[in-house]
Amino acid sequence: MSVTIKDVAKNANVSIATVSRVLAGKKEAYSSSTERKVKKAIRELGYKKNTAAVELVTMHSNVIAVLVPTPKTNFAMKIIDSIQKGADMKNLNVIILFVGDNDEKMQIKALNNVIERPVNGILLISVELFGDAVNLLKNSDIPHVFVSTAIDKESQFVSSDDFKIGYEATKFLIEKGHKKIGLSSLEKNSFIGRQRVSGYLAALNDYHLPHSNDWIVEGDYSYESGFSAMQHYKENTDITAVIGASDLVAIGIINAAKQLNINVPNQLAVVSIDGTYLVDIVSPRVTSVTQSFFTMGETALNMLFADENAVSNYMYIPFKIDEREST
Amino acid sequence: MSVTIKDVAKNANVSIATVSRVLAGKKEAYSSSTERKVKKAIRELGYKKNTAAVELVTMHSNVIAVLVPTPKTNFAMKIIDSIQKGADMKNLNVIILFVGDNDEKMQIKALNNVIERPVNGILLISVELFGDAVNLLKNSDIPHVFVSTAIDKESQFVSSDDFKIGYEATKFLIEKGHKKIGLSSLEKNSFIGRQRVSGYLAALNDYHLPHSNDWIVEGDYSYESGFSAMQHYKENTDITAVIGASDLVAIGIINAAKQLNINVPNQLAVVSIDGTYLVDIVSPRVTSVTQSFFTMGETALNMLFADENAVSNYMYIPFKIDEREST
DNA sequence: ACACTTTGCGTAAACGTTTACAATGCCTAC
DNA sequence: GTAGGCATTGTAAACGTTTACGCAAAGTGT
Repeated sequence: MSVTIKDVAKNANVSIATVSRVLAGKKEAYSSSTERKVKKAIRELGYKKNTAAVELVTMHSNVIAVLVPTPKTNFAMKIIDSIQKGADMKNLNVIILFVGDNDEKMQIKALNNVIERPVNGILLISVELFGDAVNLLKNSDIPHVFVSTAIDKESQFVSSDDFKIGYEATKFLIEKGHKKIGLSSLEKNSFIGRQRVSGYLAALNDYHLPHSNDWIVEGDYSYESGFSAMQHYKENTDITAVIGASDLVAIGIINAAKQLNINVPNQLAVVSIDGTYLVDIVSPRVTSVTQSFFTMGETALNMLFADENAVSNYMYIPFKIDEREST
Repeated sequence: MSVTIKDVAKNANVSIATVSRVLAGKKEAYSSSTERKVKKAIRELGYKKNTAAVELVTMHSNVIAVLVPTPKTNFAMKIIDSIQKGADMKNLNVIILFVGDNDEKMQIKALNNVIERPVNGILLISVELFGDAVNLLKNSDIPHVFVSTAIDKESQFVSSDDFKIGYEATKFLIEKGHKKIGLSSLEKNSFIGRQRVSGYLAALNDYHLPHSNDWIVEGDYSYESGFSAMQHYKENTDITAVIGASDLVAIGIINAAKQLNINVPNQLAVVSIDGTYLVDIVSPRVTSVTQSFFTMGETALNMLFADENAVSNYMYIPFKIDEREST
């Protein structure tokens, strides 16, 4: 079988306790000559720690798990990037799991996989948990924070203030002179979707502008749903501006507009929400509500390890509006 | 502390062995009345398996690890997607780890993290391992296969035939009438980079066309490196076509060309390698050598569990050329 | 020379499972 | 009535670590 601490101990002529101490680097507990012997044995035998055994006895690991809906969520990568960097500094290992989108069974499977081992914490990026999955997580007493999403204000989360995003994006367009503004391809029943719609409506209201149900279209943040939303707008409305719920949605709208001979930005102004690198590689480059995904990841990681009582449950990360060529 | 199998046993009035058997679903080994008792106790106590203990005693887990260079590698997501789907069917859990790019220390750290637990297999997507990291992996006797990359033909890998990609992309452009063709932003010293360059040169040679060192530019598959490659071409060459080593590179070239008032495809034809969704959302839409990333992931997973002796070490996945607006 | 402290190391228990083996009771066949 | 078989359950060892505890040797201060 594989090399264990016992083999090392025998080879170095010390006890397993000593080997363990050298491994753990408890410097005050062994002499430098034993250290040499042990390290030599470790090298010669090619010894590898058995993490399962370690975790069993210590009841603790230095792993944090990051759950992401699907590999397609492109902004999530930016968040993961910052989590990874932060974790490296804290000497934590990060593992990422994709939980299927909209599938309670898959969510539960992924959650169980994570809960059944002693992970240090769980970060859920943009995943909306369903019924039983929520309870599973809540009852696990593993610290967890939601990132760029939330189920309610009781659980810990960090995200942008999506009400404000809806509001500011709308306000931005209103102040450019638009009066009929679409809001495209968000999930109306999700926490985030509701917030954004509220913000959007609040802005219209503050400026005494009417609104229409036809202006808000449901969707799933995808390129395709943006593309087809544009068809809907063309046929059913006379909006002059539209907010895409994600970069891809906005790009889908723009490309559909092109196909319909609608000029962006002259006949239709488009603002996207997210501001990933995509907005800069398409043409026209897309004006965006740019979220600080990097900060979001950092903050989430800190929140995970913060004293539970010291911090508030949730945290909003500032965003900004970057004007580009689509408005 | 947390609920263990002992608590369940006590609560259900059976031995821990019985609980374990019910948990494992060894149907022939217990009566349905005990099953009921045990399951009830499990539910009431909210018992969760301790994976560390299980893995310790069984010396085996149903986890496969996927290593990816950085969260930025956008085609990797497609591969991961298929791996995930395949793994779900096989009832395996997938964990993803990002190993830093070009950093031996990080690679070793990530590898150790994985090797030290009983993972079933390791898939390395597009990661080029450095010196010690290679040995670490080879000595671990954990089955592993490289995906969309390789270190040599001795280790198992699945990828496109990058020589052929270089050859076919070049041939495609030659047959469209181009004689001076650039190859942009690949890492000349990587396995893949060398293969593509060879294929490219072979095609030029087969058609009795000259080549120039100025036509091949080193880079890192990024948008930026494509962008700056274009400046180089404009200043130092008179090429009429260029192959971008990735979609982002090609898009960078196209956008830089736009800025330099070079019309694509009329003055410069551009072909990208990869063919992810990006080629369809920019304009002009990019002609691409489209790799079958989905198949690649599937195949890699199968190879991981195939009988070691039955299959050849490596496997090439077919690709195709999709002509779009950039040529 | 003595008592006390420090340094370095070993012994053994514990972590939560799985599983080989043994034990029990019951059933069937003679 | 006895032997053998089967179904169901329990006992205990094992997996590879960490760490509390204890002990010996060496050092220190008087």
